[in-house]
Amino acid sequence: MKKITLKDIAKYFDVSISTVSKAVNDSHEISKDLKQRIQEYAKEQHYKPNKLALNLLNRSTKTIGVIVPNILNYFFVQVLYGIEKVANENGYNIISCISNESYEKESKTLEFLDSGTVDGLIISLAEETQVKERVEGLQEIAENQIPLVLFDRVSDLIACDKVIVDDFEAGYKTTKYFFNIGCKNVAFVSPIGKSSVGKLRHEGYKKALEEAGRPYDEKLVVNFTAKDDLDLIMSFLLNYKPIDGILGLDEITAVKILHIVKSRGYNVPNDVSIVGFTNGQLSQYVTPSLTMVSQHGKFIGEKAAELLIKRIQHPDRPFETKMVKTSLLVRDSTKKLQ
Amino acid sequence: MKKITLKDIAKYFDVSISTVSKAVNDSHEISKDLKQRIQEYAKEQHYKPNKLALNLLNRSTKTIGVIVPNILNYFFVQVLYGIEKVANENGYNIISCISNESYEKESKTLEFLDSGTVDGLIISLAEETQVKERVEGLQEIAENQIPLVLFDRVSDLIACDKVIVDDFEAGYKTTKYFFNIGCKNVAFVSPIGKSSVGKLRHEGYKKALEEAGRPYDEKLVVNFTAKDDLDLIMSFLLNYKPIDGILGLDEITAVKILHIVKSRGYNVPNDVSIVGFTNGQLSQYVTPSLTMVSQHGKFIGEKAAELLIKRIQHPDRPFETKMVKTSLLVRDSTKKLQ
DNA sequence: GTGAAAGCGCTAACAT
DNA sequence: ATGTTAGCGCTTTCAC
Repeated sequence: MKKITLKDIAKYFDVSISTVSKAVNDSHEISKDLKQRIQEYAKEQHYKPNKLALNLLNRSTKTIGVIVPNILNYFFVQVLYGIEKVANENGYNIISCISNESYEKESKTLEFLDSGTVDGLIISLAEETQVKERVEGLQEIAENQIPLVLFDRVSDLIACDKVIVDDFEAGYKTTKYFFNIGCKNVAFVSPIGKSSVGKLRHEGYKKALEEAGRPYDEKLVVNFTAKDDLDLIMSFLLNYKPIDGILGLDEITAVKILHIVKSRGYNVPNDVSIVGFTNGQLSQYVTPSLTMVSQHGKFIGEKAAELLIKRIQHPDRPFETKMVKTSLLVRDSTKKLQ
Repeated sequence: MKKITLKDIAKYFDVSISTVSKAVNDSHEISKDLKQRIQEYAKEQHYKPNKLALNLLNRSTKTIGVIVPNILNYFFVQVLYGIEKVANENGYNIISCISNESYEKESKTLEFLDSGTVDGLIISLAEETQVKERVEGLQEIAENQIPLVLFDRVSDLIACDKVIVDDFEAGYKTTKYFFNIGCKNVAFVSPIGKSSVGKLRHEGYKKALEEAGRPYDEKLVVNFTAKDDLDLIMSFLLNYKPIDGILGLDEITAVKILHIVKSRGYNVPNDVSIVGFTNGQLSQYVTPSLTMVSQHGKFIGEKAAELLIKRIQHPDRPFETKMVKTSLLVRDSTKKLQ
């Protein structure tokens, strides 16, 4: 049961550890015969070099750590796929962790990953971290320790490579789209009101209103959290004004909104048009299928991994920020363009 | 930028490494004054003990590795949560990896996790691994190396602790339920036909047919893979016989089936009743909401983590297999019981 | 062809 | 109160 080491093998053959090391690594320095016997025995005993020792020796683990806030959000799953793809292509493994939007969980994970376990880090900030701007830990890491790439939920206070979505434009264009299809009262419903991403989309929403010469009505802007009763909130919203457009800031929110709106007797899209964010699995299979803003998660993941690997190889490059544009996938939850 | 070590600090203060070690660990052996100066300097320089070195020393990493086949399946996400909960409660971190149903990916991940990186492993087999019965690697690991718990997709060939779902009973009871609500022709649609889980449910399905005195019609049993066109397959199925009940073996399959059946003009549940597996996010928000078999993923995860931790502490306990029962969550995609 | 020694970063037992 | 030594498992000079 106990793991076998070079030392054990050396004792068994009554040779030195370094001889065994060379033998298992198939060095030409060792005689064919001894080499073969050692290799056979090693296989028999299931010898595996201890990675910990090797990593310590190489001061590298060929592993990159990833922290995402929420694995139930399909966007992050897509990003993960993208990261993994590029990482594997470059001989890196990834270890993915979930912060669950919690600052504490994020810090603990960071503590774990930092200090030798990984060669680099790719992170999207937990909402709590963004809200409280508690980024000292990450600043330190970025400045003094290991290569770091931030994506999607980033912070200006941290100097590092970043991959971000053009969320301002996304909010702006989507709102404009509502107007184009004839909507008058467009609500903005956000489960991530306090994250950078939510704020930027909100700014875009405001700009579109302004440009269209429509008043900004803060009652049409709803921020809610997991604890809130979305049903109740939507009820207020729908009774407040004849809403005919709703923008939901993630996929599950859009799906829930659709469900609630339908169950209150509205027709989607004739009475109310709905657009969500993230082109995931749910949105295509609900009825009607949802029009969504795709952030190209996989692409973002690929870019983030590329940036990180470049940084690992050239620690002194200037920092880069990559901006990724969104696309609107028009389906059946929005009225047709005339 | 370079990481600072005890050695560096020792040099700076012109003391020995062990003195520094004791100082940063707040040992009483060190004089107040020196201790304080060292600690200050360490903080200033962002000293962090190298985990690799510590783990090597302790021959333990307080980390457990998890490999799941598919992160898009909500069941596995739930299991992950359960594992993480118990792991954290016991001072363990988890690192979760995805095999993507591929044997090769699973092996590579295993290779990485094995050999010192984790103290134990929790795995649900990739379908390819189950189909081909390529479990030698895992056998070795279980027998000679690190504690292993298998869940859901297990193999009889591997001697270790296991947590399994009573899939036979689930298939049996669910099929019986279809009969109870008056269905005559119940189809069985599986994206995991070759996994142990799919097979057991299928056995249960057969037993229910038998008990009800109905003939087994293999044309009503459909196995498909990601490459197949489910639309086409369902089309054949629906034209073949007046199907009035469909059992889909995972959540996304059930949702897709619902979508296809509806779009062909059938009423759900009046014409066709549908039941799926896994109580996830999608099934409640489609229309009509889907009746689902819950496997209690989180509970399974908790049990798996408990078993693993017990095994780590007592390597010589006899192996255990925990069987978890499913429950049927009746919603609107099935006809009501009379 | 084989082995001794040093070292990766750290701790702990044992001097001094 | 501080330092020395040994060792975790491994590789890599450098001797022999």
